[in-house]
Amino acid sequence: MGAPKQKWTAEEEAALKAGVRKHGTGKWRTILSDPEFSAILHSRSNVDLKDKWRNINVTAIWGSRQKAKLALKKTSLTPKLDGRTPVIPKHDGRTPVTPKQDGRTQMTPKHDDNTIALSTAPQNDEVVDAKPLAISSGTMQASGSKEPVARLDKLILEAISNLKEPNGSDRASIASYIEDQYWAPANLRKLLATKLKFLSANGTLIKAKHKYRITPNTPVSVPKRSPKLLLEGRQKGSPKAQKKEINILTKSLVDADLSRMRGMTAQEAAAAAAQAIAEAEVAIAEAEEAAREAERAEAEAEAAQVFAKAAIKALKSISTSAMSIIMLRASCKS
DNA sequence: TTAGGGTTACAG
DNA sequence: CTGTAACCCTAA
Repeated sequence: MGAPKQKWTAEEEAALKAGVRKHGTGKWRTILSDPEFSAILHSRSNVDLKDKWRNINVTAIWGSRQKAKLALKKTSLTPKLDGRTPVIPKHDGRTPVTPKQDGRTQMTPKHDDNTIALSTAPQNDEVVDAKPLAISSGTMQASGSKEPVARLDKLILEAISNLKEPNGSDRASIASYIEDQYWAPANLRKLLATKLKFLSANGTLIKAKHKYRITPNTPVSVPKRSPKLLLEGRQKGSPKAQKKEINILTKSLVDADLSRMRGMTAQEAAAAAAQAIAEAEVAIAEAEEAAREAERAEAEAEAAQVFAKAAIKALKSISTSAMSIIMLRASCKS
């Protein structure tokens, strides 16, 4: 009874995330052997790492949208069908996923048949229906300037990096920086919150209290960017320009998530999709609004309109298929 | 050694 | 009492 419960500290958690990011999931012993992490994780075993990683992922996934769905599922299970097995709405057998982005040659060869299981899902969605995205790639010139759209991730890293606050920067500071340096969407705050959450879960950022720091091991390729051409290089006065920029941003989100899902196993895709829900939710709202605007203006905004609708469709596909995967796995358990 | 199910301690 | 996080056990 010498050890009641040794709760994980932010440093340990960050080290674990960083370790996973470096070595990949399931290399607990390797991570533990890494001198960089062994310093912080000396009191943790490989099993501890595994368990903690599982907890992190579970909470991360169930944190965004799952709660509502869980409630829904509970309700829908209540009905008069008693012939069923007493299904306990507990955690599903979610597998910790690797957010690895480095071109790892030995991608897990276990080709999951979850893809098949997915097609048997109540919904008729599949991960494969991501093709409408091809449209978006071509429609991109609608904005006139084919700027390599900056990811919000980069902006966040840049903000934190340039703010140079020893204790890290909080959301307000980051938002202020971005708003100051670039023209930001009206709902930057929402996007920012989502991104910060994601980056924290990713291990890219360390969240201590209300401040965010860049994980020491993360190679910051940030400050090499030029001035204000990122989110948009146009005047903010024109509503048309705004609309276009929103489209660009949306596209970047879609592209990023899809390209991420493409090379993934079904399990990884499921987790990524779960994460995508949060972003998609925001992006859908934006795209829908953009579409409405475009319809109202209906002048030369045809291209933008078309793209916005395509983006909506694609995003909805993502979130719906993500839902399918999650709900399927959640209900098919036991 | 790891993945995953199960159990216990703690917080709400 | 319920949900969550740390911990434990075991098959592969």
